[in-house]
Amino acid sequence: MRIAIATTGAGRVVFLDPERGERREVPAADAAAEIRRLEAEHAPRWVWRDTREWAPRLLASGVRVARAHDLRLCGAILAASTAVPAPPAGVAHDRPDWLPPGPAEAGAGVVPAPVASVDRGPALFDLDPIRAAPTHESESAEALVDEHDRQLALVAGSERPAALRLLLAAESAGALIAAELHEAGLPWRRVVHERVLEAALGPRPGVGRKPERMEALAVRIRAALDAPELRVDSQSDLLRALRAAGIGVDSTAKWELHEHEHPAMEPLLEYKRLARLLTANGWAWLDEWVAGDRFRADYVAGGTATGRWATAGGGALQLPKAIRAAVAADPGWTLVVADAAQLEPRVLAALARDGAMAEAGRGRDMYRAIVDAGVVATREEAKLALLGAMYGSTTGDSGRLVPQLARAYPRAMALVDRAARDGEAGRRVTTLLGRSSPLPPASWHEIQAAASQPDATAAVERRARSAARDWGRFTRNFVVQGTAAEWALCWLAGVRTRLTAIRGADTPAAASGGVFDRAPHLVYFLHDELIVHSPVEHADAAADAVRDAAAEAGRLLFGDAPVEFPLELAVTADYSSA
DNA sequence: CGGCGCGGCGCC
DNA sequence: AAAGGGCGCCGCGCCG
Repeated sequence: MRIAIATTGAGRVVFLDPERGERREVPAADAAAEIRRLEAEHAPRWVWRDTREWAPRLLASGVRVARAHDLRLCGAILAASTAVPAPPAGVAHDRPDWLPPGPAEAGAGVVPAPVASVDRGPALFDLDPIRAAPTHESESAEALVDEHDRQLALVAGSERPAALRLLLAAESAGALIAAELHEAGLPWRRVVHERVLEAALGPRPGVGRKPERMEALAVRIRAALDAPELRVDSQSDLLRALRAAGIGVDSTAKWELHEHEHPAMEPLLEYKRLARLLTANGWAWLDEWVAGDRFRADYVAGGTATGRWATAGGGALQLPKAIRAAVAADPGWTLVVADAAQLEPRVLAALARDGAMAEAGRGRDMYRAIVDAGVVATREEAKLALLGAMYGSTTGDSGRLVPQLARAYPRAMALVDRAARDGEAGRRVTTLLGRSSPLPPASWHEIQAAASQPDATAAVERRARSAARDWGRFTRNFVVQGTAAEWALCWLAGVRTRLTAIRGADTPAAASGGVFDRAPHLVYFLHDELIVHSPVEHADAAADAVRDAAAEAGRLLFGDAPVEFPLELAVTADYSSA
């Protein structure tokens, strides 16, 4: 059963059940209650234009829904997918104008993202002034149903309907989960974070001042470089000062600084480490992003070309290991921290149906198994070789090891090589479930065209080959990273579904309150890793849910293919000890 | 003054 | 020795 919902210009919300021919309008202020009622009664798939317009306010009103179809995200997938080569007769291939572009479709803006409704507004469905004057079709529940039908027809007429159906369901579930992660927040102990900062940087400085540890290091750096006026934060000043001191560096990158013996190096590297901590996750970050012992990130589901998520502030996907001790469970609660070990190489083995590589992926440590199979000499080499194969390394240690890997695992290598060749030729490549890569930009095609002219200079040809290879490395990685993202989305969605079944009436309330106050729930997702915040007495059940969902994700994507996706899983009070 | 590209670096 | 995918964010420095 499906129900489409849309807001009208008159501050009302329309509910349309096209199969039963039921159409209902309620005042916006009553919408959450109506959705709660229909959810309890029918558990429909909610069809809406954009999950970001609905889920945050529903959650704030204490309402969760199980399933949705996000027309914006699904429309973006279908628009690009090579599995949808030609729509069936009578079905339009193009999305309607009113449907906003997907988050990863840079520059495709037809309709700007609905900024006003993305804002975490008041808990109830107040009449939103920005949306009070809607454009015709975009606010019509009938138009949503038509668009949903169009998308379903594209799926049904595609080369891989089952795969696309799974992908669209997973993508839509991801959008719901992104909103729920924000609502729940990641448990964050401000005092722990402050302890980390003070241990590294010294006491919090006044506004406009540097932490004293950094000031002291800057004094030492200036002395060592004999540059009393040096502003250490200025990359260009620093590079000049280093060269004036006779240090032959071409950049101020730390890997390059590591190459040189000089009294300035130790304080300089330490300064850079502290500067990074201060600017990325210092006191200002705490003030901006942590409130009520919760870090509320803005996740962008489907935010990257490969289907991985992005974030739009707070840097939730780059939490440095140094501050993860601040991620700690509430009293009476615990964290279930799980990550899929070596996900991408396992996905590659399954995707390519490479029996030998799948065999190496049977155990917990795939890299070790590759060494044991005699392919390379050390675990570190196995890792470098695999990364090199997936990323397209041609030089250095990694590139040197790739041929050995190719001999042992020809099918896996052939899959990524094929993806690279497709990209170099300007073709799309496609993941297991049907997400396709974008086409290269017009400038890329122009370079290729220029190089194919009879009078093309060697420089132009070189530039074109380089651009082609760059795009080939992107598409080479796309199939693996994108399919791994699909596995992770299925895992995440499976965890969510299972967790909603776990709850206990006498569970202590978490500090967050609201819809998650007594049940284990997801609080973090990072590509191949997730965290569940769980009442202690439900931790075992939550851990089982996480494991079961991983096994199910493997079956959903790869059926009975002989590949395993083992988890590293810890039930722990804080993230740093996972 | 704000916008933007870039170097640098954190995460996967 | 410093390569090779996907991101976001910061400060700097340049530009209009």
